[in-house]
Amino acid sequence: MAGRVTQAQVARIAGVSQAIVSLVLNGSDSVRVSPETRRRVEEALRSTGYTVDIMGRRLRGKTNQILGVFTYESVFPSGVADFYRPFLLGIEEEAEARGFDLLLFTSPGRKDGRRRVYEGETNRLRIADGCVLLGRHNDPAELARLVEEKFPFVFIGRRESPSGAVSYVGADYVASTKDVYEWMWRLGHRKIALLSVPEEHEPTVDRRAGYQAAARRHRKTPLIVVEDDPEVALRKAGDATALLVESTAMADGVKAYAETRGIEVPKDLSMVLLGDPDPTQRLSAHPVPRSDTDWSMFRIPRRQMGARAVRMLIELVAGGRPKSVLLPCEIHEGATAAARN
Amino acid sequence: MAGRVTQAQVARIAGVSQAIVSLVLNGSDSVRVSPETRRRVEEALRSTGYTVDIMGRRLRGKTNQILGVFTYESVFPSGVADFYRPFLLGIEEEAEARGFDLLLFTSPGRKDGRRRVYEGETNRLRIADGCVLLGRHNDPAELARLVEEKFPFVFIGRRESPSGAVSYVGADYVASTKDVYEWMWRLGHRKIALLSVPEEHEPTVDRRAGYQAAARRHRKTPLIVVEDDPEVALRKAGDATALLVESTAMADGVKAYAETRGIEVPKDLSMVLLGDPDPTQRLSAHPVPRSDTDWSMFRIPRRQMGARAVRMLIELVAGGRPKSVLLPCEIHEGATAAARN
DNA sequence: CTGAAAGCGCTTACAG
DNA sequence: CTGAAAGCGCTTACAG
Repeated sequence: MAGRVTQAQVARIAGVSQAIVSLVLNGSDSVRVSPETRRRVEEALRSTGYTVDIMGRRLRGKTNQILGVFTYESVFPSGVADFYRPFLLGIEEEAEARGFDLLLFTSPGRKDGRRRVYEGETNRLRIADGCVLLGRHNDPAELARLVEEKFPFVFIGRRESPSGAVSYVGADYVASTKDVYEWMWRLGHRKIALLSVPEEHEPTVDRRAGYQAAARRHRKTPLIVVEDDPEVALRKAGDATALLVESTAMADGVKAYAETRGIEVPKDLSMVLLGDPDPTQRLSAHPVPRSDTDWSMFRIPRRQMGARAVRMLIELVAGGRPKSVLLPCEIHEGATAAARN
Repeated sequence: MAGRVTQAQVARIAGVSQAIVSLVLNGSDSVRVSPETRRRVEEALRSTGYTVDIMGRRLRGKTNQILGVFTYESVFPSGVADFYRPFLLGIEEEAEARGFDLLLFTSPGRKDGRRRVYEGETNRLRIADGCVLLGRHNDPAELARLVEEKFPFVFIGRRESPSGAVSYVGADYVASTKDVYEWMWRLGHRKIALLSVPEEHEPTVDRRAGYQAAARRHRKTPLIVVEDDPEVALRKAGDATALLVESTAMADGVKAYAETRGIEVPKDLSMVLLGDPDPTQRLSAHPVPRSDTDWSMFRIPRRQMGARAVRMLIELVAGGRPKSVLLPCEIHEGATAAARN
């Protein structure tokens, strides 16, 4: 028998009602259907090569074991960026471990070519049991609607909404920056400056907060330098012996300039990057040349974030309540931090 | 109104039947429903924030604009390999352009942890309109069943089945190898040898066929060397001035050995790789160290193959007949081929 | 214990 | 022109 086979067809062959076929297929205790009937149905099942239609099952109320992945940008970018990869790796691993399939929402919204959750009246995500959302773009209106619909979703990256609780998995920039400060302190540094960037995004805000908290704890006056020019930045950092730096470009610039002045890293000056190179920069029109330096830094645990998001989503689908989580970053010792000499 | 809103609920609010709501939503010519009724329905639609349930729509017979992607191995591998990437890139681009979402089948089969299409009686792919399959693993039984079911699918990589026509997109190793031979010929080479590998996979068979055809065309006796040891291989190649090589490892070995003997590449000896480094090797337990040589070679057009597979799949879903396609490879001039001196 | 009926949300052929 | 009925494939509460 070719093409689609339905329970009804199987039933006709076996000489039973369609419902019996379903019972044989899903019967919890195998006590419901008489052995003889069961035998005939199983025979017909085999001979027809019946396969269940998930759409029908899902419509009836059962879950599909499908998790959506929605990204505002393309998932397999060709550029250097490719910063989704580690997230997706974690998502896929966890989904596979938990027995879920992944639905990638790739079809574009009509508007400006930018992807969107809602197309007209349709919530595209609905076909999945729940959805992981990622990407830097943030549409508050869509977010609010998602919350209102009570559709299960988890964001990767901190996301807040006035319309209600949003589940997300973020990286703990505050704690990680504190950790780096403490690390420098243990290495004997007593003048530790923060080279920040002129932005007010959450990661930047959080790094500053972490830095300030750590400085306060050691009763030191925070020294936050927001400066584009490496030369000026280094001058403003004064006699600091350790620099916590937010941007790879700035770190490269400062290090290069310092070395022209006979200041060696890490012998005379320790430098630590606060996170991987910023995806914002990587995706920008001016790609930052890859630095060969083995920077001391902390790493955003992207893979774990992906896995965690999937776990949270599964809980949500099962009826759990939204919650948010910040994951610690792992410190990479690297070659640009050393004990104060 | 929170949670799921159905057409029935909207209808009740608007004081019409559920079918009218559907008509307002999908009405082809806007002539079917009276303006006043339409207005009331649209009002109710807005106030409730109704979103269509794709499952219901699909069940009713419409397509769901979902294409499956099934791989026998993990899709986002962490290892060096990652040879799915270019395929996926093409698949995603084309799917997005055509307005399809992608369903990644990640949940594992029960058996040995290896993924499989059929789990018991269920064809898991069925939830998608059709499916792109990729991966080196090949299960003839599953393939036969897929064909028999008339489920629309397209393989990436040549795949034949006795059970019927299989759609696939492959790389044209025969033509590409011929092209390389002709290229060497134009450069003045008259003794062109093929360094093959001791395998009988389709790509190897095809490369040999292409090589032989080209040699025949120029009335040259083919010289095919199948040899593991670079030293022996080079000796067997005799006074050939151009070598077409199947494996990167062998190419590296031969080049290194040749240079110890004072034979320079490409001055004294031209070498061309027949394809990118073999994924088989990359995925093996003994990863081949990445060669720094800018090899002259032809490249498997993985991205295009992915895109083409999606296009073919969409045709298949729309009722087209299975067909197979071989895509030409692009020649990369590289630095290991030169005119005969 | 066994099996027929109701209904999930939707679209469209069909009757008024 | 307009709108109510049938039915897509499935599961499970419910009646016999």
